Amino acid sequence: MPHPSTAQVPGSRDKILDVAEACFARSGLGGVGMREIAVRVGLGKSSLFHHFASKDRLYFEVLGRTLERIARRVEPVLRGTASPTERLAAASDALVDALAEQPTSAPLLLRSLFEPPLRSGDLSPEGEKVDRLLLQLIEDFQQFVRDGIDGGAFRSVSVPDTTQTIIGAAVLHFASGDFGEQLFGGTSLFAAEAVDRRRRELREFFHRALVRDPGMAAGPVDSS
Amino acid sequence: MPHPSTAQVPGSRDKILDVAEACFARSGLGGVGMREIAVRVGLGKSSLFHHFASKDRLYFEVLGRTLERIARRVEPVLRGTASPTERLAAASDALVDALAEQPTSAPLLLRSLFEPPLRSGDLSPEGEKVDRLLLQLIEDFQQFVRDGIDGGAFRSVSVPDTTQTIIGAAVLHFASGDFGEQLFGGTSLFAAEAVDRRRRELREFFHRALVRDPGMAAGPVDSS
DNA sequence: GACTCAGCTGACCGATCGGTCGGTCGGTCG
DNA sequence: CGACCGACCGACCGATCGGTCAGCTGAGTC
Repeated sequence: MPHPSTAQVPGSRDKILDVAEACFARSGLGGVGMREIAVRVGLGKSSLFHHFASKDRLYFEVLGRTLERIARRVEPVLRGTASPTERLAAASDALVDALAEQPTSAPLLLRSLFEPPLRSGDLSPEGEKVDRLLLQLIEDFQQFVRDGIDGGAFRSVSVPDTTQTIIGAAVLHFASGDFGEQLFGGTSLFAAEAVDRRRRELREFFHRALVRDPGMAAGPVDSS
Repeated sequence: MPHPSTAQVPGSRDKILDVAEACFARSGLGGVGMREIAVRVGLGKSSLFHHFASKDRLYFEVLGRTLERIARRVEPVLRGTASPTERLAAASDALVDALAEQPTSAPLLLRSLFEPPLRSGDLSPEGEKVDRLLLQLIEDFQQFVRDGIDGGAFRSVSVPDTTQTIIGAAVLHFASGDFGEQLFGGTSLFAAEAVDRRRRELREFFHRALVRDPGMAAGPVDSS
């Protein structure tokens, strides 16, 4: 057992969250058992229930952490005061960076669309929080697109459709795992140069697709 | 061995496939049990194993059917002789139509990225077939993009990145289920006008993003 | 009649699931 | 010292999972 006096050791609770995040991202909520998580943490299965009331609560807490991490990057950009065209480039970069920073994020997010506890309106407190974070993020994104259209910077597109398109293009790539790596000839999607390329490609793609007069380049950028 | 004799009317086998397709699309491979499928078909669970050797084989056969349906629509367009710009619009339309025609297709496809039996290289004969169909479709798409670039019609984009982007944007929308409907104010993603809008939005989006001189509309081009 | 055989079934199996329970251990406080 | 406490554990529970098996049925064939 670790020394009691020293500064905080990893902390079992956090370690459980980390391990569970990796497991849920790899195999989904139903695809991994509490036993496996416990073994990987190095605890007995019962101990997990000492820290988290149920598997669902643990799952929601993992998902909430991830959403917060992404929102922390993207929200400030979306709500910034720069021009819509500049914000589009910056938001695209921020989204790519957020998803690339933690390879678990995209699979976790994409899978969450399909996990039963989020689809049926059950809602533990943690579930509420996840729902709230996600809706906030989506709403901010839609407002941003609306601003761009109203100000004349963007074409007159369907706001929800564009939201779906952009999120789909950004998230699916980093969630495609082995399939994606196969597409890119076996190199990791999360290698520095791969992320760089993805950032450039997506920024240009969205810029041309959305901006009414895409004459100049997709914009100066130095994020992260 | 093959069964040359029976091509019965309703056919239990086909009914099992239909029910299983709906179930797998809704809940994923692990999220639905053979018991539930059997009940919905109106048979005993054991009878499913009379028609399909295992759950995985049933799953792969469902997935194969879906992939064939999509390929039947999209492949001819990708391999057509029209100009890359025309083919881009037609392929986008074909993809949207294929995914909208059967609401189970997109969830099934997207989920398949995450299902264990496809990720680990196990491969029953049906699994092989699914793998082959998917790789063929992807390869044809990449070849189409490559053609467009080489011929000067498209910008000089990264081929795999663009593949990921387009597929992600098209598939995720129709796989987003309740979440997507919420985005669109509660109306079904598969209603006729919603599909029409999606088709227009996506065609225009891809056209502007990819075509080097997107001056004219994305619609069908008059053959001068 | 006798025999075949596809379609189907209920009873059953071992494994695994999420979750519970009673209890141990070490540290802290009065 | 004894009381209390959070962290942790092994054993166990009922339910459900995919899959097996012996056997029933009814139509087709000689």
